[in-house]
Amino acid sequence: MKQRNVVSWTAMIMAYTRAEHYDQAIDLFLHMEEEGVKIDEFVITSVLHTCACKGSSKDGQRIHEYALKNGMISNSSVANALMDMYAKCGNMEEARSIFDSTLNKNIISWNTLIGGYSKNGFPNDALHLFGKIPQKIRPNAITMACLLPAVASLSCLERGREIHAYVIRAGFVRNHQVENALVDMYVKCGALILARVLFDRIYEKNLVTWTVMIAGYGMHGHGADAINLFKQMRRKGMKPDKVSFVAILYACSHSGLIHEGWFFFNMMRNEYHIEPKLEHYACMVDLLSRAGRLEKAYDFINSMPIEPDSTVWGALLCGCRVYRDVNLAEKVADQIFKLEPDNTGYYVLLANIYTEAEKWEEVKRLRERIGSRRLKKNLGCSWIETRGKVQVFVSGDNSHPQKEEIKKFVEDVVKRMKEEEQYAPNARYALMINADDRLKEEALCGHSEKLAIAFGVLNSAYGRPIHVTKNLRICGDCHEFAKFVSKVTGREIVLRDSKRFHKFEEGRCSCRCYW
DNA sequence: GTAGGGTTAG
Repeated sequence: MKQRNVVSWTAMIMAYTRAEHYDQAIDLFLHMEEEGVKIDEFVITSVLHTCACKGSSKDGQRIHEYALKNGMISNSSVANALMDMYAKCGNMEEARSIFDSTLNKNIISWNTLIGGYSKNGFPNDALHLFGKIPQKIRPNAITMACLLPAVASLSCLERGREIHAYVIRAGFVRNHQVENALVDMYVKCGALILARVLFDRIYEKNLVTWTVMIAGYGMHGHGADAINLFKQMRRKGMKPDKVSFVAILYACSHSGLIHEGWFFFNMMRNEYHIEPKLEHYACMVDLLSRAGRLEKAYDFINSMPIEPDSTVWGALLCGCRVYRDVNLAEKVADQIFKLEPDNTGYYVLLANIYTEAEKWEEVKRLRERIGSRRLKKNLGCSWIETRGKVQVFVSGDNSHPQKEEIKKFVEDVVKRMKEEEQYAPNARYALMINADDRLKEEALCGHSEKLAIAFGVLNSAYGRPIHVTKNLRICGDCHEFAKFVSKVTGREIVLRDSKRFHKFEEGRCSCRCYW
């Protein structure tokens, strides 16, 4: 064989990367230096791609330093690969600083950063950056595919429709990924019917197209529609993969279709020979828990052939809350705290379970535990889009210009709930233990989702549904509140929380009060 | 031989 050169080394690095042998790929790069092969920007970008796939910025940083020392960073491919590496490792500050210091940005630079912001939970930054693309650089279909998930996560239907119009004008509609991203966007903005219309118009549906729509029905609690679509998909000869099965299993669990869930779980294993992964087990635990079969769920977890993680245990902990099983909850929570000692959400969930059982001593002990770990409670935050503008409400926020009106609305509703439904706020969900009931009730009234719902009722036309999005799961007290508001105002309230959609209509919720 | 894209759920 002829002399090895930089091209053959690069090809090897890429081959290792494709085979997911990241460490071998990186080792190969390090050996190049020792062998005195001249390093060019092609190898650098390739090995940065390796680091991005591996998700470790430690290796990436060494390459970054090398590129800096050797003056390669002015090459836009190198700069873009660096940005992508940092974005994939979750370090958006570093990605941004490279972006800012890159003089010759091309569309890939913009797409990389927009996509990075979208994926790392900074959807507003993604949207903002999109608006800053200069005239001379033309966005392409990939830009849209990077941007649409940001719109989806914000649930801004108006913005989404604007961007959809842009996609049509620019002629990106015949692109699969863009089409799928649009369907997903409409689903996550609560516009299920629009999503379906678009879905039906997609001429060549691929597996992702079907999966997005099935998952969409699932999130909205339309289990039967999800199952119909899944059947239709199979009739068309599509072969569901593990993601499609997560979608259909969650659709079953969100709609309480327990037997159907087991049917698909068995189908996955027997007919498609897909080994269940953690997420599939989590769905099944969710299904069992929903049916109130908590002990069975516990045994099921202990019989798993793979090590359960916190999401699997977490599904059971949710069940313990709904069925008020404090003893099992403690056992389960112990497992979770071992696995994820720093995730505040689980402490809050256990605290809520204790609170509902009025076990104040335990609540106190748990609070001390949270305090000693210096964990901060995640701030609840809800938002609502009216006339294209997004209003954000934070728990206990008192700065809104309409705060008096909103406060009065919430208080009036609570008063009516007490009179008409024997509702007792009982401070069940307010995590304040040394406060008296009045203070707890006040804290409940200030929950962000109540404020956003009140704002929606006060500021939108009668007959229009009210769409609210929340960053965390909806609180139980707010869930009761929303049900009541939908009844007495005759308004439809659609609330997307971190887990699913709740559609409140005439005093009922699509989640059937299990979430 | 180089860098950017979509899907479940949390």
